[in-house]
Amino acid sequence: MARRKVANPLAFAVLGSLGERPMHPYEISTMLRARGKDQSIKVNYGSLYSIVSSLEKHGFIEAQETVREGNRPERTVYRITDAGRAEFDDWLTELVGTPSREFHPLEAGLAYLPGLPPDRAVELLEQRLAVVDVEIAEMTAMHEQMASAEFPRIFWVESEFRLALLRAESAYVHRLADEIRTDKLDGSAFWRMAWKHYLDEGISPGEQLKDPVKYFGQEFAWMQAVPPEAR
Amino acid sequence: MARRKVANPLAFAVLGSLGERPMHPYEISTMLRARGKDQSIKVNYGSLYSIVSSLEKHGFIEAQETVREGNRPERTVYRITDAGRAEFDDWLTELVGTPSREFHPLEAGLAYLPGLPPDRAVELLEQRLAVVDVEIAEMTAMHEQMASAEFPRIFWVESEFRLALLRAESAYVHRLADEIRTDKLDGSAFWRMAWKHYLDEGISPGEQLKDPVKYFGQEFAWMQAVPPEAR
DNA sequence: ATGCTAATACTCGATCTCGAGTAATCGAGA
DNA sequence: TCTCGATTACTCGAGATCGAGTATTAGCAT
Repeated sequence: MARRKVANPLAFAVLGSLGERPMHPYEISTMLRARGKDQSIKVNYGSLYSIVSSLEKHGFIEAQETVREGNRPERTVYRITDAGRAEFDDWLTELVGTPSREFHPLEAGLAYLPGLPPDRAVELLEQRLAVVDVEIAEMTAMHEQMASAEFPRIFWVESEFRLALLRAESAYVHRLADEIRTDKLDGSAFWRMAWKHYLDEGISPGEQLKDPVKYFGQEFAWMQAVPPEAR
Repeated sequence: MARRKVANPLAFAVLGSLGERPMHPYEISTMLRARGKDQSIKVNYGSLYSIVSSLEKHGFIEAQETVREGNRPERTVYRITDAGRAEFDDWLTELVGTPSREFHPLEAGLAYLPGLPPDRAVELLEQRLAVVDVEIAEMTAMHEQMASAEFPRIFWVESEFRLALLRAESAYVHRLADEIRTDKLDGSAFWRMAWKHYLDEGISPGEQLKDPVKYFGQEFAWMQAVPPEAR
């Protein structure tokens, strides 16, 4: 079993919502949207009902009553239990106090960056920056608005944090794109050559790595010493 | 159907590995570890075999041969197909060129930060920093080592990127913890008071929000104007 | 009165995921 | 030569996941 009996982050948001007052599932989902929590927690409305019943099965919440309005489907109102409050508290403590290994998709992309021709890589990185930088500008503007409306910062620290990460992403990607473009990134000359040999003469990168001196020149003799597993 | 027929990032790494030469699944997994790709892509060895058969079903890879050594279980060696190369290329293009909405667990935690007493929040943030800052130091040291071994940077940009994100996290969390501790975070006085009322007199936060002037003083009269849904 | 769009409130099942479990072999030391 | 832990190589199924689909109703313009 996973460490948490119900591990989906949406379950955390459900517990947080029911901690305030009893609600039925759909009400939870609209409330999360109204408060913008769906910006910080992935809310998938198809998962909501299975998560609610899983929480109930594990005793974290319980059905309080079933109401029907007109011809609408029945709605079950749930309330949080003591075990549920404890679980929420423990979960919140963990989320804040313990870093967990995250895998950013760009990390995966960068790990295989030499799989793209250098110029194409620069193009794509700039394409990404166009989107990211617009988002940064929008978030910055929104923060200024909230600040001038005197909406206390404590209520939007999660958004500040996200902005900090986006800025770091932007700064790093800007620098990386520049360094590839100007050949200042160590290894990029070699990357450029390998792609040239491949495109002009059809020599696969694997082939070239077997004889670096022949394909890249004397200054790459050291490569023969690097175990292939490290590359 | 999902946009990608096989959506798990591990499938991306499998395609990348088989793009180099044919291999059997277990060999892929050891190779990914040897090259440290498991640091940038989440590799779950229980998923590996289902992902490989899914890739085969969709025509991205195909079985080349089945070999048996001694009494060991049979090993099927797979090779990538043209469709598989195209898929890998398309995927890599997407990972590098298109930002995708990520949900950092700390964002979820921060979204419910007022659910913790302020002093406890500071404690937890500092506990997180202790771990994060050690990791930053270790990564920095490792980068220095790789640089002095003249291992070209192009082969570890993914790690540089991760370090940039970690540094941003650390900087933001440092600042936030300081601001809560010194009451410089707008709203923290109010947060502190609400918890004091709750712990001393058992008045729930919901109750207090209904009459902010009574519980927090005249300067919080504006709160009555803020629709409860925004909080 | 009528038609239309948006919002409400869910259901379903095909696919995915992952950790625990298994079983064989290798290799270092006693 | 024997043991025992580490490594190799893989299997399995319970539970999670998610998007597409459905059916109803409210609100609003015509």
